Amino acid sequence: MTAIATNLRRLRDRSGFSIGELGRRAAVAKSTVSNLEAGTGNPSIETLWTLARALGVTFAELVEEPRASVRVVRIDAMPLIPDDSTSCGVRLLDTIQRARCDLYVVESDPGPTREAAAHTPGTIEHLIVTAGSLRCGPAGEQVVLSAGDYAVFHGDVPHSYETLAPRTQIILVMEHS
Amino acid sequence: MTAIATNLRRLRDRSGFSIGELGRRAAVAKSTVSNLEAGTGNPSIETLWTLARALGVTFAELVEEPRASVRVVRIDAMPLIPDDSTSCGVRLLDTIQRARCDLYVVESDPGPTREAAAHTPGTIEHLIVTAGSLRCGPAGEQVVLSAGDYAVFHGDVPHSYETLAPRTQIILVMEHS
DNA sequence: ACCCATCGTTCGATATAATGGACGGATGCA
DNA sequence: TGCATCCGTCCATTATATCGAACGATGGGT
Repeated sequence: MTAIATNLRRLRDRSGFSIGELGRRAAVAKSTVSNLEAGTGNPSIETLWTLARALGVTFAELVEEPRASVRVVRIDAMPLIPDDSTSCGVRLLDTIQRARCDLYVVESDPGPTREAAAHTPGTIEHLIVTAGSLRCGPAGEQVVLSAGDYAVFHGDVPHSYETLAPRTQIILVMEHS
Repeated sequence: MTAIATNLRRLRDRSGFSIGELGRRAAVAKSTVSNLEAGTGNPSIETLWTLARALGVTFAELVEEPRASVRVVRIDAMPLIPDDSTSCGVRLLDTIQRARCDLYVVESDPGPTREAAAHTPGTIEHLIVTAGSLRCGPAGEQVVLSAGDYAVFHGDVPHSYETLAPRTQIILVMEHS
């Protein structure tokens, strides 16, 4: 809550608006803005939304803790994903425990499409193709990637990989919920 | 607003909680939860905050528009941030908000050693060399990496990078505290 | 069949966020 | 010096989000 107060003050200062002017542009009573900046109150999201729009920033930018500040990463105890079949040459580089990320490098050659079942809910897959070419993505939404391209999609639905070029190499960041 | 309704429903389904149980854990009336999932209402951030905590997710995860199921960033669409002094360019692929990780791809050619000052405490750098060769690491502990090698070290102390081969490419996962 | 628990929804009562105006203090201009 | 305009804060009123209870529906367990 104090984070919102800080952000609001900072963003308003940046925009050069006064409390009254911001309230006018956002169609919000300036007393409301005043209270918010004072850290008192419990605004509705609609109020915050209109303020964010008037400030020309996204909602997240208004409510999120500024990235630069030190913040504790919550470590929820969650089960680890069982390793996928390594039929196409998957190497586990490392596990970023705190971030619940696994780093893989995948090396494969053209072959049958690999259908992957849905992983545990909340899984997100980040793929960086460093060599070759690949068609991948959730069922019905596959995209073709070439060397250098990057893609991210939810891994908690059925998805597939199809290697299109020999000696294709992929860096896979598996993000677990 | 409907985004919040959708997110809430999805996250609650994922957690396996019923509306009543979620309300109980979050100390929120279940009628409130019911209304929110119906898309009616204009919740206060406190309500959303406690719901997010009860669901074990961040506030942003609850309120943000769900990203497209598959998102692609083409290599030529990513701005290359050049560093003329060391003939190396960096592209930001993506940011994993929840895990406080940034994904970069670094392309460089042999040149002067790049000395990096200590980053914010707790920063850890993961490097995957996908092409070329590189000497890197904290001061006094540099290692030489070739294509396919992986290294991880603390970024909150002075460290350096020295490209040893032309067209060296590195995937960099910058993990913040 | 019954009973009991839990589900999700609906509705009146209540707490409270948002409003609009009043207020004192700055600042600028004639 | 007086007047006007803006600033930010502080209330009373109003709008509404939240609560708690009651409701019908559903799925076991005896």
